Amino acid sequence: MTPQPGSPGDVLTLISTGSATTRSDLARVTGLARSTISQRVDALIERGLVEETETGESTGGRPPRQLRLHTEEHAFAGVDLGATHCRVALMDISGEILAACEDPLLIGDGPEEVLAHVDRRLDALLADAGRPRAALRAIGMGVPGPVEFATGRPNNPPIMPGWNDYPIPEYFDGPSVLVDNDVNVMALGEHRHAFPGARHLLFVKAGTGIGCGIVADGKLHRGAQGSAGDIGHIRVSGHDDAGCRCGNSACLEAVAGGAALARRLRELGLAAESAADVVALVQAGDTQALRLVREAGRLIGEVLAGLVNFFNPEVIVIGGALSRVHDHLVAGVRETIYRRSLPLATHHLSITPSRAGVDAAVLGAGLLAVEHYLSPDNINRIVNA
Amino acid sequence: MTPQPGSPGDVLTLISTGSATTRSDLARVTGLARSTISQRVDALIERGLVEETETGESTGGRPPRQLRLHTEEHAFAGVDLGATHCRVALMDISGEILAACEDPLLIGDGPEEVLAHVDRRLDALLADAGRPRAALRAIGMGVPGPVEFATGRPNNPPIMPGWNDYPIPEYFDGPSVLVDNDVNVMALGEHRHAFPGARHLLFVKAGTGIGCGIVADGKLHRGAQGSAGDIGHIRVSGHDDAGCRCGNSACLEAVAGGAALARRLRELGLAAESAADVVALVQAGDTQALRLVREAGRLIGEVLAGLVNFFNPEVIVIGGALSRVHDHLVAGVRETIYRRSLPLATHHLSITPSRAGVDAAVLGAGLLAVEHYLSPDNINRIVNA
DNA sequence: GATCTTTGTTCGTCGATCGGCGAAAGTGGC
DNA sequence: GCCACTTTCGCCGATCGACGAACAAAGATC
Repeated sequence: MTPQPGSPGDVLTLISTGSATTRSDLARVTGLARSTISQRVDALIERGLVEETETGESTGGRPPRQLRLHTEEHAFAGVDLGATHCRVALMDISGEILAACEDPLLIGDGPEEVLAHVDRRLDALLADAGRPRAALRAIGMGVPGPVEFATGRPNNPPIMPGWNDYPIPEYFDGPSVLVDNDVNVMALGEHRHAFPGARHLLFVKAGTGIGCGIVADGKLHRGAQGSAGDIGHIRVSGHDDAGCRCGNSACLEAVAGGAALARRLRELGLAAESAADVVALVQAGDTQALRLVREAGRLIGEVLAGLVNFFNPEVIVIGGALSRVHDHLVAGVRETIYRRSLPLATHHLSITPSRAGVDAAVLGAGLLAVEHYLSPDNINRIVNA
Repeated sequence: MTPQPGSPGDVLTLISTGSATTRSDLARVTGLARSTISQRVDALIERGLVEETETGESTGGRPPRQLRLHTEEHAFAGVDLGATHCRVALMDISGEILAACEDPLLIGDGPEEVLAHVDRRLDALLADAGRPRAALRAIGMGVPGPVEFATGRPNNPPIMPGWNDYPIPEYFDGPSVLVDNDVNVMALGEHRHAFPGARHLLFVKAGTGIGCGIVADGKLHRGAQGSAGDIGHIRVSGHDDAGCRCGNSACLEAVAGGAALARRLRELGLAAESAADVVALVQAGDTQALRLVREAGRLIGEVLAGLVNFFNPEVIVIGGALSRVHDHLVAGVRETIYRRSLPLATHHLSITPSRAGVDAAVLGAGLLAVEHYLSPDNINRIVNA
């Protein structure tokens, strides 16, 4: 008896990851008897977790019946709360987005108001997708500040007044609610969507501020206090005159964040209030703005060069508002990383702009919910109930 | 049936970690029937993996028979290869060191000669401990350079001429051999010995060069190419004139490594060739040397401050040759980290000198071997054989 | 259309686990 | 000192679940 990979939850994991799509596949992969697999699959079908599709290709004998996740009956939500927007997506159990919406919304309005808005949007999206509220199994949410993941409570978030220690999961009645930092869920979304095979990945969000989500060994690394990835206040060389809101100087965010770039453009006499304005100027062909973005890429690259040596990831993804001009930003990042990091660490490293784009956060948040629901422990609990 | 934590390997894990020390404990923790537990334990005793000790304290009824790892019959080795030394320790299955030795040895003599030396020392230590060679189940080894852990082959190590791609495990016939970077095994040793409860730990080795071992979620993080933790070539501010052997300038190692400190002391007219000489000068009360060490601590702290924001560890351990003057080094490190890192990340962070000292590497290497042997998969294989 | 191959189900067998029972080995009250 | 009580632990019949052989299904091959 080897370490038995045979519980219903494990079987479902194999189906959901596509490692095995038929009963015989499952028998081969798990080493269990075909009859045992049939029994497990029957239980999963009975619970509405798996469905049979058309029979597949024959390989010389009876064609197998394909199995896949039963995508009706269940629904999951991914919520992306930003400082000034709220994006909500409804997805099925396979991670496919069924419907999504985005509205301007001030996080500073406080949890009651913001979560009520989310709740209304969830109802609307569920109606669009033709699923009852009861089908909603779990909600994943990314918020712009540090969170104690285990409890879903924001931990002294600087830009979320009124949210400190607010127990977000308790607001929703029924589904499991998982709350994490927005950069973490973006990293997860990008990993699952574009680089599912990568073991170690960094996702850098360059917007008003600068943050980083860490996927280590395929899982999110949140750190001891859930504050891992906060690279915006790492010191960069040669900018000791640049003061930062954190009280120190020469922080990455203070020289390469969207707010800092806008400020420097204003000093040059241009109209720029936010990261979006900087992007607009670059897209309009302004050479000053372009130069600043490229220089910001180099500065971000300087910090990342150190982190590449330290963490040795396989992939670095650049996302966030500034990445809309990613050609210039990523060029600066690449330039510095390849110059300053060790060859062994950069040899198989790819550095790319985000592929999931604006959906990265809702996708990652939703997948956090789906993966929680599909975890072997949870499935075994459901099947044995 | 919940995710069954019931295989013999799992039972042994509970015994070895001290989570359960009696049969009834095991039944309570695993949820298995007492009779099943007895059967598992009998199998483990029969294989010589577990032994019964004196009966324990009664809690009002029949006193339980204590169980623990059977420390005779098995032996494990931890090998610490440095540039100029070789330390070997023999330990039992509980991680207790039975015997140890250290000799000067040049790694540059090449694998055949060095490993032959290790082999002779192993025989001597086994004889000391009164155990037959056949009792040696596994060997862990730390080497001063990057290693492909899965195969045990050094990967272009700069200071190990003749070792590139040499398949170290094949040299030893019989026991499993696990080879890793020396800093990684030191991190593991320190974690298991002094901070077994910490989830995330960084071990910094400050010697001739500067490296870092990473324990993430209780396990070593090696990175995509096994080069994670190479912090010696991260850039520090304000030292652009300091050239480094890697071809860049302002590398941490080039300004705060033992070799760099020795060079700067020579420029001041003092006799210092190595990190050990720097330590000797500090211990002799030389104020110039002391000032340099403290400044080195600040520079290391600057790099670590960034890594604390990024990785958010619970513990940072400072080890290596320079840590013999750890009062001064650690003071510099603390000073900068608490100034430059985010409060949330430093609030529960402890920064301490190494507690395992010179044994950190052999301890970690040996534990790598023991933990490999005690892994549930391996134990199940042994019991079912 | 007969045979072969592969898939999936049914059902009897067998091994492993469970849990009750009783013996062992202590504690504590009287 | 004796007896009731508690807890540990081995034994053994009852039960549960996985296995695999036999069979049915469904298409490929000739």
